[in-house]
Amino acid sequence: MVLRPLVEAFFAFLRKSDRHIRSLGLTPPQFDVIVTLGDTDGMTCRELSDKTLVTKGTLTGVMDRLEAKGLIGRIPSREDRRSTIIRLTPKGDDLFRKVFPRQVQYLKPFFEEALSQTQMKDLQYMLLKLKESFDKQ
Amino acid sequence: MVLRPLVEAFFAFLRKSDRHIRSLGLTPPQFDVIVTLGDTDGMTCRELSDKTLVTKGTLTGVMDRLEAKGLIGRIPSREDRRSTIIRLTPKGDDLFRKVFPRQVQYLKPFFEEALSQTQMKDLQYMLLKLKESFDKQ
DNA sequence: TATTGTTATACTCTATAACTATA
DNA sequence: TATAGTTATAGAGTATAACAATA
Repeated sequence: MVLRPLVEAFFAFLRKSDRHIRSLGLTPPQFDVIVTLGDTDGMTCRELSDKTLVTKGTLTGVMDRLEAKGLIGRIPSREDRRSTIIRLTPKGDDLFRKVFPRQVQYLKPFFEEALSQTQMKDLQYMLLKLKESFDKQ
Repeated sequence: MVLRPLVEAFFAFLRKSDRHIRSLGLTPPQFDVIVTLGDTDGMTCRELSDKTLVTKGTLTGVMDRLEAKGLIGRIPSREDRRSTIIRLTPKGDDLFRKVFPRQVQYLKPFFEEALSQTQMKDLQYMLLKLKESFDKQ
């Protein structure tokens, strides 16, 4: 089994993706946070840190900057007074709805040039499996 | 066409990969430079910057740190006195031969858990196509 | 004039560890 | 004691733009 081309493909993707995210006015960790919060009712810093793999110390800074931009809000938890719930503001939600599709749109041509419709479907299925495997631990 | 799971799989990969690279004592851009220089006779800063998508100003700093670690060397070009050829030192080459396989080994179980041998082959083919598409421009 | 690589600046991310306030 | 989130620190990456040397 030769994984190298696989790893290289991921890296090639990553570079493209990274550049584009920055051109949208977000850093990669900021994009990560926005996308993770998108379509949820919010979550604690702990959960957000786990899902994004941004360590909690770093997360505070990232959130400070997103809050300063008016994209997220910090809401004290009622159940546990140590906890804070992080949510997208309406402005943050707008951005999420704009920025994620735009990222996808940007990457679309590369996929379309490389693969047929059927291959795309297969690829999607396999990557979904892969994502589950990565997320599991 | 739903690209979202695709993009998410790449991000999940990225997070895993990133963490592991750091645990090997390299930052992601440093790893990127080492891997790009691996199995070559060296290249100019310009080429290296193009291939890694690390901008030239940043590259100077990254190379300073790699040079301080004794992993790369800067050799003045004979053809163009403005240019510098960047090469892995023997120590850098050793690291390359250790670190890349280790990264691949680390990621292997995630792939094996998710996919069959046949699927892996298909995935490899498709990602190769995809990489070519990304690299093309 | 254009290009190569460096330098300068200001901002962001990073790991790590100490800290506070709750539990 | 343990956990949630913040703060502090030092090092690294980032974009951008100005710069010297060479073409």
